[in-house]
Amino acid sequence: MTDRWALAPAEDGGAELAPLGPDGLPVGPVRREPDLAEAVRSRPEVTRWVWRSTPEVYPRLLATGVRVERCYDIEDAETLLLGHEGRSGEPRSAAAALARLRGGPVPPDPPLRSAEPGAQSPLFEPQGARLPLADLLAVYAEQQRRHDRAAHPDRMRLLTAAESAGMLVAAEMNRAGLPWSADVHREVLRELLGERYAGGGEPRRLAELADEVSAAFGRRVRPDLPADVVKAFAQAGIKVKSTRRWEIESIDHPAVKPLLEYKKLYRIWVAHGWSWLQDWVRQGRFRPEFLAGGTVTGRWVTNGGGALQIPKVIRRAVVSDPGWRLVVADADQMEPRVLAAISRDPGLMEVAGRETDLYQSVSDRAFSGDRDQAKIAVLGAVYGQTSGDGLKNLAALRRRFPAAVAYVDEAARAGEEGRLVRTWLGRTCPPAARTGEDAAEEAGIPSGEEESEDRQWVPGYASTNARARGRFARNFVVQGSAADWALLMLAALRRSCADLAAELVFFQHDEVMVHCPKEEAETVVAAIREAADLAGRLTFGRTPVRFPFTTAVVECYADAK
DNA sequence: AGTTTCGGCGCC
DNA sequence: AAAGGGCGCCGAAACT
Repeated sequence: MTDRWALAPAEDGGAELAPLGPDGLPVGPVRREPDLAEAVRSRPEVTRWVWRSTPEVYPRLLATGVRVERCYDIEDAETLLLGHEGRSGEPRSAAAALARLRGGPVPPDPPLRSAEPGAQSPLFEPQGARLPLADLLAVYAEQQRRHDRAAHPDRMRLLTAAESAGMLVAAEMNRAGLPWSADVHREVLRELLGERYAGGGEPRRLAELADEVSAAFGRRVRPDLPADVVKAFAQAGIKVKSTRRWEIESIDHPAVKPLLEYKKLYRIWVAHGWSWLQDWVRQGRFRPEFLAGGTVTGRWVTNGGGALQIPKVIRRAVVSDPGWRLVVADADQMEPRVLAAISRDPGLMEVAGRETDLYQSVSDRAFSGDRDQAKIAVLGAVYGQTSGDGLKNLAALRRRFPAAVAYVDEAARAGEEGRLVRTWLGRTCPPAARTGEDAAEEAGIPSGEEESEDRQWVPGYASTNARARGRFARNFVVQGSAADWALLMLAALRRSCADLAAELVFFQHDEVMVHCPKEEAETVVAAIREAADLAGRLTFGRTPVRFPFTTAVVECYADAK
């Protein structure tokens, strides 16, 4: 008996299937069955399904109530393998992979679709061309060999498996939806924005604030038009380059207060207002389209609905079903803990081995107890801050945690020089395409960029490209390795929930939400803790680093913080 | 008239 | 005090 099978859906709703051996090669003939979902349902002993595309297959299985334990997504693996091999620009469809294998013309990838509001299932549609199972098997076998040639084959195998698991989670979340009370949402909108006026214009509160802004300037000003606001400030004798919050808020002018309030509420109105509710909430569920591995760093994205940017005030509308609860879990200081694990810095690992506030521990060691300074320094190191207090504090950080800072510094250097940069599991940051300016610099033609540490940051100045790539790479190793860990955490949590009525309903980088009967809540809380520990061991091996979560069992998302 | 980019801001 | 990383979304502005 074998636990791994390959599967390819056919045009007519049927499927081709083949059992695979431990080496990934078929150990039996390809068989043809008339019903895709039934073919899977009737083989509960299969623990991993190998298929071209999870978005192509899995929603159709879920629609008939069939879940699978694990899968291997060939096109997702192709993307990760190409990236790892430094070939991220090449087409990643299975058809393209086959063409490379057989030496034919390589078809370009089809363009990505964007989501339609309120789209009915299936939320995903097939993106690439189908392949006969025999061809898929050839691509799969070659991918197995490519894993063997990776820098760390075992980690690369873990990465493709983890991201395939993530795609299962995403598909299941897309099907479940996030419990959402339209009534509460409307209440919140009314409290914040006031009544709506007929005709779709601004609601009352926004109209009032716009009037206050105009009164303060002594002429009609539309606060939603940056150009208008800049002009109005200029006429009042105040020069501003933009209307960004941080630039406006320090200005002493009566228009500032209503203007900032307007911008805050305007944002709610346009991005999460009544039309959003109309578009995205159906039958008590918000159904965004989660996409695992949608970014180069491995973070997820959502397609439509802005699910990863739900404003805090709107979270009041996320309410569990009667008799159910939301278990909301937030990883504590994930980035510095990940930095400790990937850099193996002894001091930082020691600090990250505690479950207590990491920034406080860092500040006790390097910043004489000033937690804010410690946090700024750590985040500055991770994000590549180039000036200000973060840079000053970086020196203190470097003295106490030299290996950690050296790790991100080396990533930044590699990024600047156009070398490949990888996460712990082997997800790879593509080297940026060289610009003409890069070539000019290499040829010795000065581009105006000084190497001094205290040089001015010039927004939009093209010769900062190399520096920008350095910052990207610096952040990539931390953010991306965190994404590696998060995928394994989700996979483990998903397996625990499989035995319960509990459903994963939301995931946002370092935060996960489970909707479950209230009797299961404590079981889920424990499962999250175990999943975090297991993910830490699987991802980073034996380190003292812990990954604690702050967990809340609530009926309303807004009560979790 | 339709499509792309920009400015600003929400989340992490 | 200064303005670092990743995203998505919206309307307006800037284009074809």
